[in-house]
Amino acid sequence: MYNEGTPIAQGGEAINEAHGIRPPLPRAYYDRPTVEVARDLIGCVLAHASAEGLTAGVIVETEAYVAAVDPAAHGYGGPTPRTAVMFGPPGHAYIYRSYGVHACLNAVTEPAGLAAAVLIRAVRPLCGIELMRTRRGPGIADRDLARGPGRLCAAMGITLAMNGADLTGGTLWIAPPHDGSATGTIVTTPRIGISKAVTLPWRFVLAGSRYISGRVIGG
DNA sequence: AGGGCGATTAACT
DNA sequence: GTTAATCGCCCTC
Repeated sequence: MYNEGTPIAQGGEAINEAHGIRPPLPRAYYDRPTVEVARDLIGCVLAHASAEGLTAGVIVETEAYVAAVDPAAHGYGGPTPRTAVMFGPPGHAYIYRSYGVHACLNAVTEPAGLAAAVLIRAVRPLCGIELMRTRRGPGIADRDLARGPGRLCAAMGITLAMNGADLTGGTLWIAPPHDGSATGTIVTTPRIGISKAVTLPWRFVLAGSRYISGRVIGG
């Protein structure tokens, strides 16, 4: 049931079904400086076991947001009901509605009391590709299924109702890279789609990946 | 390939 | 009333 579609093999990688996905990263992983976590999450595997089936993908694009020093971050200027999860303990999902339309997923970082998180902006589909296509639309190319934070949540069935979910033990989790080896070169760029702190180099992408939002970088 | 624009909701000024 | 951590569609080059 979980083996829907053929996993995409790229660069010799091929992972099959849920068996290839490892247990969640521990809470201590997220209890670190946010920029460090954002960089380290490139190559890790985001997975969601829903009632409809399993979907998973390799994280290829992230951004760091640290409210204490970052006017572009939600939570800058103090907590609000929307951003409460960002001020909570690390290792939880902060999910917000973007432009009144899309859901976007963050992994909360740093100790409770500090509002910080990593926006997961894109994954390379790995498992449940046909389920992703069912959710996104029949004509969508594999490359476009989860390329962008809103598309990613749509493809993986991640909704606002899951805001606050524990990423270290549940149906939504992030696992270490499959083979533990280096995933490739990581490129640093300014963040996308913001109007404040526009030059801060806190976006991380996998060089050469065609599964990131925007143009392919390096490779 | 790349730019312009409407959609649609809630937080915030 | 305005803005927003976006996306898909339509247009022109």
